[in-house]
Amino acid sequence: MSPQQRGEETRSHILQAATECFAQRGYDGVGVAEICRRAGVTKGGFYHHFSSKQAVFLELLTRWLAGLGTQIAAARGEAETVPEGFLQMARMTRQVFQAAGGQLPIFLEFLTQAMHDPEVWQATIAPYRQYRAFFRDMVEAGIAEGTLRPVDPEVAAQVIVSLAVGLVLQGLLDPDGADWGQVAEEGVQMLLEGLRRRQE
Amino acid sequence: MSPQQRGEETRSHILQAATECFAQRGYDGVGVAEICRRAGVTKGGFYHHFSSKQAVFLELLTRWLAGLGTQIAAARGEAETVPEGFLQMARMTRQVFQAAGGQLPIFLEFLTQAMHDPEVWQATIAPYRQYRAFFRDMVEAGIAEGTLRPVDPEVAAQVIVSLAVGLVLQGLLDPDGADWGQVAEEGVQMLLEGLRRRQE
DNA sequence: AAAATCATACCGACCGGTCGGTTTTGTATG
DNA sequence: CATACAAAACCGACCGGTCGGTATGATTTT
Repeated sequence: MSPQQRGEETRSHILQAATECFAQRGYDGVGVAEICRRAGVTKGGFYHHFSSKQAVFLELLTRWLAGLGTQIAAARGEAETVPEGFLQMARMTRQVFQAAGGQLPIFLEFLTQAMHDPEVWQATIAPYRQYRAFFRDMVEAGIAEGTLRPVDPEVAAQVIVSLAVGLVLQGLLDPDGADWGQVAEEGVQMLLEGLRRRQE
Repeated sequence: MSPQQRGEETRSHILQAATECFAQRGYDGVGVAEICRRAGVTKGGFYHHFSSKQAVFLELLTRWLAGLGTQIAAARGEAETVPEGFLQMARMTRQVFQAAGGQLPIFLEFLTQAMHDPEVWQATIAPYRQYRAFFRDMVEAGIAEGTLRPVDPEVAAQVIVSLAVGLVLQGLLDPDGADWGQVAEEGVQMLLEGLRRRQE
């Protein structure tokens, strides 16, 4: 194996280990030493690939946000109409919950760190506003295509994001409190009921 | 001034200082020393009133949750019908945002710590489930009184909580991104549009 | 009423330990 | 010879928590 390949591999090992550690114990709850232990690397190796603990976190964040963006875009692309697109995203939520494999709590870490670290905030807020704009455009498109009532697209987008964020957070806090995948689907349907244009 | 009174006062000074510190820098971001400095107390005084840093946090949490509970109940009591009750709560949200006076970020700390500390989780989950049950009963009452369509009350309650949580979190992350008080009101109206019984 | 006693509130130096990060030395590999 | 690490010592900052001591008002005793 070439040294470049080997390097990339240990690098991803470190990222994976960091994901698990941050998800389970939180950013401040784990030390670099533990991440190294879990990744099967020593401190020397860690600081060979990353300049700091924060740098690892930042890369995790940007990757996560990028993945989320592609998922959203994919769900939109698969759907014919705008309401169908939202339903598709709701269905996707269930997969996200499962695919995360218990690492989803890192989402909360992202938010918390964004509140305390300007650099993390910058990296978070830009994609966030992008997503919100994406949803606003979707609502506008829905109004244009006649499947949605003429509501305020900006507010509708914020409500949709709220629903998503709120559901994920409740799912994290109280995982056994409900079948959150199902709640996501039914909840979106419920919200769409208010947004959808009445058939006359 | 009696020593008991003075004691209670410094105690509340510590709680107030801790609120500000935790909101600005996060639980792990501040040391007891800084809380003491802000409260005008030394470490000795601090540990005279509280057994640990976590104990302060826990008291802050329980007080916050209790206050939230009374606010919710009050909003419900002021309204004639269920939909009006929800709108009343949405209006209340604006006050909550302002009254918090920039200390609202502690809400995120509550969530984060709840994920990492079993004791904090216990203190959080019980009121949370209580609120959810309260909303479920409200939806049921709305269906019974004929103002809401016969939807699944459990799901509706979860959607409402999601909306609330999501709005608060967006308001924290991107305070200047919108007039969140207004978004709360219009968002609730939007959601109610889907829940309300159609007038025939 | 004066003295003695006590409980409470509070001070602030101090401790053991951990943390993120650095440095150094060495080795295996392409 | 450069890269990609291992291993381990090390550093300074800082953190939660402790502890012996003091100041003061309330209570009891004389």
